[in-house]
Amino acid sequence: MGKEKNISTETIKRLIIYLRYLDTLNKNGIKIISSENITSLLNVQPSQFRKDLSFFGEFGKRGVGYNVDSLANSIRKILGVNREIDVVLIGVGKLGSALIQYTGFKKINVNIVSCFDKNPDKIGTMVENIRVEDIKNIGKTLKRTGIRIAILCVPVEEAQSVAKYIVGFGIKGILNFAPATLVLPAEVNVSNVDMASELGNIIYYLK
Amino acid sequence: MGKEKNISTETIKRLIIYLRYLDTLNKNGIKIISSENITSLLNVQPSQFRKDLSFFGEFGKRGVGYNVDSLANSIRKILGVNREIDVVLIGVGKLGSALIQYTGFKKINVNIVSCFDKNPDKIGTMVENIRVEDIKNIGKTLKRTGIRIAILCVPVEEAQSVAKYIVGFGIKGILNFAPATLVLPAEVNVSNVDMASELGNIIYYLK
DNA sequence: TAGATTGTTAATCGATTAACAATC
DNA sequence: TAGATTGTTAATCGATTAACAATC
Repeated sequence: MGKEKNISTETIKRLIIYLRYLDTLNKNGIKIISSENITSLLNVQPSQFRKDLSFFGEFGKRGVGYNVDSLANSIRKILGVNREIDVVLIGVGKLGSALIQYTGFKKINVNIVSCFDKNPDKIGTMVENIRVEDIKNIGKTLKRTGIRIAILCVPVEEAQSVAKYIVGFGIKGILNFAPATLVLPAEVNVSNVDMASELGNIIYYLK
Repeated sequence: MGKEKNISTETIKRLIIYLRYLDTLNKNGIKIISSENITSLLNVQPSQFRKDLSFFGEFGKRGVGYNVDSLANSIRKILGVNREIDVVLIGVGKLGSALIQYTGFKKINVNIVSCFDKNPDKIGTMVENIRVEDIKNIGKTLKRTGIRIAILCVPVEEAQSVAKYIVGFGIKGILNFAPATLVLPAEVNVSNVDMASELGNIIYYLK
């Protein structure tokens, strides 16, 4: 896996949604599920579900359905979250601190193992179980650990410069919480979590 | 405005991105901008920009471009953020507390004016300038204020039941931070901020 | 007027959905 | 075998992009 071409981000996002639901089903002792049943509460068409999976192989049994446990494991492998993944976090403000303890990342096997800030008052303090380090030392950490993913929670004015800085040290994927469009080399993967934009959507459609 | 049909959420999200950039241009004293220049740093095609605006009217001058200040105001009106909008927040954990002080909401004229929790230890405490209230009293607040938008930051196990509960008191739009697909009446607008899913995307495409 | 840039139409592209043969 | 449900193809739908006439 990992060689598939032209898979849309929509498909990948849905895979994560399927995975979460499969994990819930698993906990509830459900062994087999059909595309119709798994999608009925997820705002997804059964054919969409089958199509999404079809990009990666065959996972069901005709006339029967899908084995909940083994499909979950297959999706984990497809996404690359079947093993633990270490990431760093930059910008230990209130939002950054909240994310360090956010359990949703751990549920997909992602661990925030280091965090960085430029504020001397914060450097050296502890957040959850990790020590806030000086952003100036991030290069060393990235080199030593090989980490290539960063969660960026710095103020919007600094987002572009910090992003450029960490990409210089080998970061290849950024989860960006700053409401800014980062300008970076094409090979760097950026996902924007734009909370105000989502709220703006709600406001617009409410009228 | 507000009567346009079939405007995609993609268009609305881009409008917010345009608006932010226009505000920055405005601060920098730039008066006029072309579709080519405004989109050059935003990963958007100039024709996409013009198309997005065309759903709502004509805002530019041929051969010249767009007046930065007046286009910003037009977009604010289109989105409905030209006036202050009050919302409530439910679930005052670390993430909820961080969102109460998040400046990105204020920048689009959205104010979190009340917050609620079910934990007796939290009820009565202050977060930024607002008092944590008992979720049982949310009906009164919503009735008194007419607020119809809620930011939902409760644990994933409770998201569905709390969402249903507040919809019963007139909530029509929910910004949902819980990694769960809420099942609600069709007229309720839900936007999901799914941080783990965005991170999952980065992990997938990194391979 | 000549040059520039909009607003809009038409073409393209890609994603979703429906339909059904394959097969458990 | 008959019934059920997958995997996949083809049809539909919608969003993006290119092109250009309109016009400042």
